[in-house]
Amino acid sequence: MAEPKKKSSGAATKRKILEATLECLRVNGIVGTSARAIAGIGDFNQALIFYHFGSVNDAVIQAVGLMTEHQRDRYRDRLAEADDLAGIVEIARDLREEDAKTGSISMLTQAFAGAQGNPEQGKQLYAQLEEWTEVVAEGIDRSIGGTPAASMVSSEHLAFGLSALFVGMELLTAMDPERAPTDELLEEFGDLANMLQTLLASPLVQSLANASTDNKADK
Amino acid sequence: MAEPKKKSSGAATKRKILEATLECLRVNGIVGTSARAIAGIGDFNQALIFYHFGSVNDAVIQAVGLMTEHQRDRYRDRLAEADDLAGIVEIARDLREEDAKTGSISMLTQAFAGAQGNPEQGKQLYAQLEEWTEVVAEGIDRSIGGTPAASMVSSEHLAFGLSALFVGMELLTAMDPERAPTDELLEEFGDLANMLQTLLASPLVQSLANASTDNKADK
DNA sequence: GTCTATACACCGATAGAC
DNA sequence: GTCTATCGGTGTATAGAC
Repeated sequence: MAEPKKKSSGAATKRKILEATLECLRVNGIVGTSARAIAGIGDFNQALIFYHFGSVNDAVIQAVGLMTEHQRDRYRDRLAEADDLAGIVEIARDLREEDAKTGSISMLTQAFAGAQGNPEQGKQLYAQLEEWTEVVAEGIDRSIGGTPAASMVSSEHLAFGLSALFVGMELLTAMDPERAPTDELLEEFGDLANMLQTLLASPLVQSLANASTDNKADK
Repeated sequence: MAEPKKKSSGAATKRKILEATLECLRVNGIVGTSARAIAGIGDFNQALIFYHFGSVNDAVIQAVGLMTEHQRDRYRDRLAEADDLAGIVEIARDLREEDAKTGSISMLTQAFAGAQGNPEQGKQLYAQLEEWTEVVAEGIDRSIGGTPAASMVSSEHLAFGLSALFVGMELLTAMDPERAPTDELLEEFGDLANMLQTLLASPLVQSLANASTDNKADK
């Protein structure tokens, strides 16, 4: 109850700007995301963006941070319940379904694309991504941690690959939602996950994993 | 030898424009790709873009078409030689290595990202992508066509997923080449591919695939 | 902290000379 | 087919009133 007397505490405005920025990213894409466009969506003055964030680019970075933070907390709980590959694929399908409505990953993808040719911005956005991949890596560890496959792939690397797959899928799906076979692919992944999980527990895999490790030790 | 007398046949200029457009996409990203920026790179007049292509967007679409066509022909031959999963992964690693130098996929990614909020452009670019996924699907068919896994996943869908993975990886890698574990992941994929290939030939997989098919027939 | 007004660069696109 | 010149519009960003 420190400063609620003014027209707006400032924090509320900042939030309004960030939400409008996300919406703009989702609807217009990065090329259509300008100070004027954002202000038009949120119905506030364009100059506020520069007052609160300094530049449009910085507003975008902060907006993405707000979103990833929120999503990370949400999916950390969900991932904690999954303890096999099929469980992870199911979460992936939920995430995809959610994105079809809210476009959370699409915003992310657009912000990422906008960082091309701007290493500084790229590094900052990549750091946001890592908060997310970290959570995914934990989930993967729980799923295949005990199996010999864990010795062949790093869960961090796999989480990176999974993120890349999702970012790529959303990018391609946004281009032509009718033709992109995103949902079909995820459904088939469910079947594959079930098969793989069974296989990973088999003695055959154990021996193959050992052979692979031996090969590396050789050279 | 029809019209070599004029300053330029027009076809040569068109090509020059398209190549400059690709270079601009690669270096500046889609947000930094404007008629003036392209003309600056190729050292020609900005108005030529509108004369030959009507708009910057259309020039981008044509440029991407030129690139995908070229790459499709190149990798069709390479893929024809691969007859197992490890072979495909090896090609994937070459493609990644090549992209680190030429940025061919990065251009594609940038063009794709620019189509957000523009369904017309999105459809046209997606069609370009399909020329490429088609070739990949053929390669996948040759690799796992005989195995029971082929009954669980469509090669077209897998090719789409593989494309998405690559597009996503390049997008993430461009943001922070130092931290993105792209090469490490692809290397581990090589080991996994070898293991999977062996597994796919095992009788255990055969029975699992049958079970999966039966499940679908049930409902 | 928010608004209006404005500076100035750059954008896509076109008209018309060559 | 290529160039110069230019239009109207939009971009980022800031100064100053409130």
